[in-house]
Amino acid sequence: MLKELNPLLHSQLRLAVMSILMNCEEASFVYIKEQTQATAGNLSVQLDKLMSAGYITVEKKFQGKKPLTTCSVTESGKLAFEEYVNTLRDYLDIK
Amino acid sequence: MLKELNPLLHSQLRLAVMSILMNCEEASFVYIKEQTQATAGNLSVQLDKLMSAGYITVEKKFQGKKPLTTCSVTESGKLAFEEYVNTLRDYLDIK
DNA sequence: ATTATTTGGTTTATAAAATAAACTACTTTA
DNA sequence: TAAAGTAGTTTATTTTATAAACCAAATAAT
Repeated sequence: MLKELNPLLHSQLRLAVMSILMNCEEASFVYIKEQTQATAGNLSVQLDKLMSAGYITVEKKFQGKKPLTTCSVTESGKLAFEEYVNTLRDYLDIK
Repeated sequence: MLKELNPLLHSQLRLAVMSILMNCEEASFVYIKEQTQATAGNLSVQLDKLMSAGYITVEKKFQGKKPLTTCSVTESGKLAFEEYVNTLRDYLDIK
């Protein structure tokens, strides 16, 4: 019997964001937007969801005069991502 | 840059169906329903989508007096699944 | 015998999610 | 000083997933 795939992570854009954040200490809004090819609006919404779930932290500062939004994954986010990956294996592994 | 995840496969239930069909020659509606814990309605809809995409074939017969719907994955479905798996690897692999 | 109930589904309506479009605020360039 | 660019957010729309309602036939119960 297949387990449920965490619906918060089973979304292309949110998964891409988490994937990026799992591989670096932090990443800016602009960088994530470039890497994922997402629109700013979509990214903004999905970052909010990840933040509300406690999977990432989002810090809003200013770099000189430009706003700078920086994201990083939390411990809980790391655990959730790893569990998601493990669950997915059961879906993907071909006997 | 992350590639797009085939949206037809990036759905929990459709992925579960494909996963099952990748590991057997064919499976019945009832069996898939049991394995996935899906409702009949939801399963019916998702099977239709996979069929319309040409990823599975759906055969409706009668077993004695009971209807028997049997599904199996097509070559094109296998290819799509494998490509989806490969794309996912880029999202999941942690450096 | 006829009235539930179960089986094996489909169709349709609703809820949830993803996405895009429109907007804000501020900055830089022409 | 007007136009265009940057870095986003909010809101509206579209798409998707899911559930509820339904159908037809068979079996079981009264």
